[in-house]
Amino acid sequence: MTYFILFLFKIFYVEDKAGNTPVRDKEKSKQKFLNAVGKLLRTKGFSALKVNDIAAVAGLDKKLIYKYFGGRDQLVDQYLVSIDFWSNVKQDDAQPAITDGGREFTKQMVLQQYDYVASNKEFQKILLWGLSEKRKSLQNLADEREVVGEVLLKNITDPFFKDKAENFRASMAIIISGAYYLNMYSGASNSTFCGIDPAKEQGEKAIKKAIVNLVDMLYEDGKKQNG
Amino acid sequence: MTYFILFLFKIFYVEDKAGNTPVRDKEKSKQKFLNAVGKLLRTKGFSALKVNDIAAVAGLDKKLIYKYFGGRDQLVDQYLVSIDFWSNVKQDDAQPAITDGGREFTKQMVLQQYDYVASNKEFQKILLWGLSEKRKSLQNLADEREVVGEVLLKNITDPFFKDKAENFRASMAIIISGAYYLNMYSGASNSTFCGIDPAKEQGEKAIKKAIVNLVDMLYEDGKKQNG
DNA sequence: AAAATAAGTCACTTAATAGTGACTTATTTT
DNA sequence: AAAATAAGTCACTATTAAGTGACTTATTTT
Repeated sequence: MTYFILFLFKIFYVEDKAGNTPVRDKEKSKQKFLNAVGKLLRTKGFSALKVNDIAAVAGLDKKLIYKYFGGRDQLVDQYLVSIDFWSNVKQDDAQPAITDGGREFTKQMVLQQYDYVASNKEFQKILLWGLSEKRKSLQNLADEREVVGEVLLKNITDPFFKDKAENFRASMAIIISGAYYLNMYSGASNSTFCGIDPAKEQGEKAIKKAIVNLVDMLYEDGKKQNG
Repeated sequence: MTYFILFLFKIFYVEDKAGNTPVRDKEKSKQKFLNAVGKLLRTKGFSALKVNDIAAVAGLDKKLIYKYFGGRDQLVDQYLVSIDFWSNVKQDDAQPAITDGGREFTKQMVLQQYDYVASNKEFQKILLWGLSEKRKSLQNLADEREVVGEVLLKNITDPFFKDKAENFRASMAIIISGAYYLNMYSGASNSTFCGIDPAKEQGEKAIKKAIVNLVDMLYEDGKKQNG
């Protein structure tokens, strides 16, 4: 019996060598831990990021978390800096010149944001995490989002809305954060919100239509400034 | 020495009896536990609601939590059913007849909501809790909020907005949930949102102005339906 | 005022999670 | 292929929190 088992083991070993894939690879293991954090976050939320569970999902010993990252917190931080949420943002380099004060661009951007949040459980959980815990790396992510938005606001919409610029910004803050909230809400609750169910096709459609409509109204209102 | 201590004890005891305030009172103790839950929730959030800590804040032994409520979860549930968030809503019985499709009433209501959330840490934490955890009693609170809102929507704004009623509801969902999010955000993050800082006087003012403006625009838009 | 009951405490057990020292095994270097 | 190094495992300790049995003390009932 013992011999039989030993024999099998030998075969696996040889196959591994043949495939030139080392079984032990620090970098790959580190990545496994980072992936495990992402998976747990998506499925169970940030409060489920326990050392034991992360190690179990990664399929490795938790000792390695301390060896490679220094501890759970540093692993989690590294995970947070590793994600790039703006990879999805269409970098349409051949953008048409903006002549409408960013009206179409803004609408597109907000709708894109909405779809992104709606389809990305990980992002929802990170937003929630950011509301729940003060952590440097979460703050950094929030700041990053601000920087990206600021480009659009400062260069395109502020000049268009002139002395109504602050009002436009505040309105966009409400609309975007509303989109955030409703998406988190749809995952967490079975209730409607003002009778709208963001988890259902119809609710989502209504919300997206309302977003476009609100932005349009803001621009109509802003036109009066520009004549 | 021993006699001296005994003597003091006697005095305290007599005073207690004189004041007719029994030291041991089940109902008062239960209330102490419920208050402790509220206090911990406000200051540390729902994840801090540990049996040991609740007992420590209440100044009583944790055993009583099991004796009186059955356990932490039942205590927490009882706490959640005990709170009445709509106590603050002005029950203006002498309301003027609504002739504007609820325009002024809606604006007032949303602003009032905003102030309430802004000033009520407990409510913020419960909203966050509702986004984080599926718990029957939290769902009930969400449902309760829906019921209250439905009265206004169904009886006043739906008839006014007619076939744009769903759009109005979705818009209100965005505006109110945006107000929720921005208030939670201001407590959790040091970042601005679209350059607006909801934690600062100026930011709050801008948000409230934007809310009023958005509602006004929606009603202007709705007027076209009514002629 | 003695007995019964109920409130409240304390010290303990159990369970879960974090963290680590000593070891084994794979890979690389010589 | 032997030695050195680095990856990975395991069994253990420490810590924290939940939960409970046996007790003490206050209050009520008789």
